[in-house]
Amino acid sequence: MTTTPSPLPATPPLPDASDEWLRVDQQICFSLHAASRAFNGVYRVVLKDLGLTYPQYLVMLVLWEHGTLPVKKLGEHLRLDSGTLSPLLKRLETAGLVRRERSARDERSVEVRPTEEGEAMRRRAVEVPRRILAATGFEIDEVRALSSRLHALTTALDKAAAEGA
Amino acid sequence: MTTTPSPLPATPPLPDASDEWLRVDQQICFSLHAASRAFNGVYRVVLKDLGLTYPQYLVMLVLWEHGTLPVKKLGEHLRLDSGTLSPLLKRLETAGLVRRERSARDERSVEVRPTEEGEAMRRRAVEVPRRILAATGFEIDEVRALSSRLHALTTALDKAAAEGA
DNA sequence: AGCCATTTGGTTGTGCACAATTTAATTGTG
DNA sequence: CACAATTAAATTGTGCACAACCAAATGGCT
Repeated sequence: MTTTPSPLPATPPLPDASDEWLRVDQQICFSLHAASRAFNGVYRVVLKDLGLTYPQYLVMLVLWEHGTLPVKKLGEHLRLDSGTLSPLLKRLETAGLVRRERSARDERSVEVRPTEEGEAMRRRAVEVPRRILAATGFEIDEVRALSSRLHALTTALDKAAAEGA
Repeated sequence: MTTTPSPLPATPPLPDASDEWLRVDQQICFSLHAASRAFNGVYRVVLKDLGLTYPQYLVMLVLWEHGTLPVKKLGEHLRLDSGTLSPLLKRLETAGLVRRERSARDERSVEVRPTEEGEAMRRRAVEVPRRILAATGFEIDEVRALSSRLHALTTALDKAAAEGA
C-alpha cells in the first residue's frame, strides 16, 4: 500500500524501515498462502459430490491422463513424496478408485492403476474445471497468465531452496 | 508443459474436449498449489535459524505489527480458526515467544502477547523478507502485482465458497 | 560368487488446516 | 432475576506435507 521507495538501509537494527519490510513481506507470502487455502475451500465444495479431497483429485487427474504409474512417477508429477502419497493412495484404494500392485519386473516398484470405478469418475469430473473457473471470476487467459507467473515463481523457489537459501 | 496440439495419443477411452479441460484445470489449481508449497520450502530454510515454522512466523508478524491481540482477531488477520491457532500458540508459548492470558474484562477471550524474547526476535526477522525476495528472483514490483492478482482471486474464491459453489 | 551404493516404498513423528462438537462466559429479552 | 441465544476457545477427528529413518530389491563391481 503506502510503499514509499525507501533507500534500502543496509540491514538496520530496528529503525522504521524494517517495519515497512515486514509489512510488504506479509503481502508476498500471505497472498499466496491465502489464495491456496481459498482454492482449497472451493475445491472442497465442488469435489464433495465426488467424495474426493483436492490432493486426491490431483492424483486422479494424473492417472486419468497417464494411465497406470508407479508411485515414484506419480510423485514426480505432483511433487509429492511417499510420505504423503502412501496414506493418500491407501485411502483411494479403500474407496475403490485405484489398485496398487507390485511390479513383476521390479519388485521395489508399486504400480498404481485406476479401477473401473476410478475411470468412470472421470466422466463426472469433467465439469469440475468449469465450476472452478467460474468461482474465480477470471477469464481463462487471465488464469493462464497467472499460472505462468506462478510456475516461474515455483521454479525459482525450488532452485533457491535446493541451494540452501 | 508441452502444450503442443498433439493428436492425443489414444490412451484413454474418452472424447477429446474434456481431456483438454482437465489438462488446463491442472494448470490452474496445480501452479498455485505447487507455488505455495515451494514458498513453504524456502521459508522452511530461511526460518530455520529462528526456529519458526511458516505459519508461526505469520503469527509473529501480526503480533509485531498490532501488539497484543485476542485469538479471535489473530484468526481474522490470518484467516485461521481456533482449531489451527490453539495448538500453534501453545507451541509458541512453550518456545517462550508469546504469553496467553484470559482477558479480565471478557473471560471468554484469550489475549496473546509477545514476550520480551518474542519482541527481540523481530530484530533478527527483518532480514527474512529480503532473503525471500531474493529467492524468488522477481522484482519487488512484479511481486506486488502478483500479490494483487492473488488477493483478487482469494476474494472471489471466498465469495464463491460462501455461496456454496 | 560376494559386496555395496542406489533406488523404491513404507513408516514414524511433527505440524498445519478445517469441520464438528463442547464448555464457559456474555448478552438480550421477558 | 431467569433463560435462551450468541460468542470465544478449546478439543476431537480426518487428512495433507514433509523430514528422518528403515527395509527390500536391484545393478554394478571386484
